[in-house]
Amino acid sequence: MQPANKQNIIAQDIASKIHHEIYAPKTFLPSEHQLCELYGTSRETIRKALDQLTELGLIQKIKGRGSLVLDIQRYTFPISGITSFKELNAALGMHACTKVLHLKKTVLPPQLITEETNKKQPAFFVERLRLINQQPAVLDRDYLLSPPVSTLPKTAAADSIYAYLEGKLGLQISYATKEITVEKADPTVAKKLALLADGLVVVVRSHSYLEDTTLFQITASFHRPDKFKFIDFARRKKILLHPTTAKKEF
Amino acid sequence: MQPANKQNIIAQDIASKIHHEIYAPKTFLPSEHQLCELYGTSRETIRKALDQLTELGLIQKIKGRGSLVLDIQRYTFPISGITSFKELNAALGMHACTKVLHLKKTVLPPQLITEETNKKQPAFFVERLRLINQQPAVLDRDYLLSPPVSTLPKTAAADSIYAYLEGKLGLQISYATKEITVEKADPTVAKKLALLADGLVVVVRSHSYLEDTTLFQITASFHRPDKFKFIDFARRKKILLHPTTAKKEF
DNA sequence: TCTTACAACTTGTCTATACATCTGTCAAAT
DNA sequence: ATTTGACAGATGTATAGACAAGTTGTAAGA
Repeated sequence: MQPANKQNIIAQDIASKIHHEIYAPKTFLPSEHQLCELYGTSRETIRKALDQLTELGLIQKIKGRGSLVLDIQRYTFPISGITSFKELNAALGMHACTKVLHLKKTVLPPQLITEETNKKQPAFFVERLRLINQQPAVLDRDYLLSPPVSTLPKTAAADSIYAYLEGKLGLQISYATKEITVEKADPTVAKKLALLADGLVVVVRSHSYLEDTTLFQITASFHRPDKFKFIDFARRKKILLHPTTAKKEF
Repeated sequence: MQPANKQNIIAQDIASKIHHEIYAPKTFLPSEHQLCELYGTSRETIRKALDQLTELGLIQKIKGRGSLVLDIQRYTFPISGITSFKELNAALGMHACTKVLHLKKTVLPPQLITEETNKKQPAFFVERLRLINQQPAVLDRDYLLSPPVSTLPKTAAADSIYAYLEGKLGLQISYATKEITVEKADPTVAKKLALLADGLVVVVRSHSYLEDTTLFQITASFHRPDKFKFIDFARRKKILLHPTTAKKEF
């Protein structure tokens, strides 16, 4: 799935050791020089591996001292900048299941047509209901653009669409934009999520792209407010994008 | 504020040129070799600058072709992994103001005491109401831990606390964890935000840390649901943190 | 005409080295 | 007892070079 170069292998290995508390929170990793000898690589390669862990929030580098293992795994672990169910984190191993309500080949509806899609863009439409402890928690409505998504069997939709796209179709998923809002639930959505009429629902809209910047997925995810939780780890960015703008904190 | 090393200057410069469409969306940046000559640096330095832009979502690197300028600035620009007002983006230059409701030195309330704080942790408590077009939009309740925050004048609270901490006190803000949920509004919150009784409110709780991993701020931010919007750009992470866990998409 | 092979260019990865800067320690000087 | 300074060890930054691997256009070949 991911290129098996040295820096990734090292990052994966250290991440795993942090996860298993071989490197415990609030302790320092071996120094970069020691890691060089440990893995038999140059210092830059070690540093690129550590950069990945820093970005993920697993460690914090402190100049002159070392790389400190952070104690925020409970926050950052199951996710990585994604929306998830409230219980999905705590409830690893809980009874969660996915019910595929619809799956058909169609074209993108007019309101989703933009300059980055064709006029009559073919797509697979998938509607899925996520249940946790038999309770409806999330309703996903996905359009998977075709091309690049050539086929989409129902079994893949019930399991993990991403695993299918990456594993079977060999697509390389790269990045996504997400937008979270709270809106009044549409009656069809309210019914499927067992919400009160006129109830509020959390909506996560996202566009997902491949490595060659091809748009391949447009999703709206409707979450029951009481089941919704979004966890994020953010580093303060150095680049000022709007120097003239009143800076928002973080 | 940020170290003025070559890679940051170059990243800042290219980001600025992208912003002003000197490098337009859907076009390629000059090649790394050309950028080397342009800035008179080595290729690794250029690459580290480009890595920053990649992480921010300004460009996408494509092997064998070049660095493509992405067309998602409208999404990613005013933010960078932060929560913001719904209008704050569109409403740059709109009439937004901050009213400081409270500012006092106190100790951290019991429910916020954790193993990473002292038992009787002194802190500044600040309560601020953010108004947009004279409408209450967000209520912020901040505890700024003292130490490391030695002083906090009211003028700083009305302006930007972060600018004060970084500029005047010389603190180096590094990272934060955030958690977004939707909850029933407490009566005191509902009143200040002019919500319906028993209405829902979006709550963003965050812990913010300095570069030496000192916790310095605990915040709860209450957003009117109809004014709330969170925008995010996320890259697919390579590191598998829970290999045994059902992978969540992204 | 079509296909293949290659050259030129791109980014990706890794190495080795050098020097700057910060932290902590410890010994010497005050 | 306190301060100062030297030093070792840590991360931060920059450089130069080498080779791998992907993309594109072109020229040679069938």
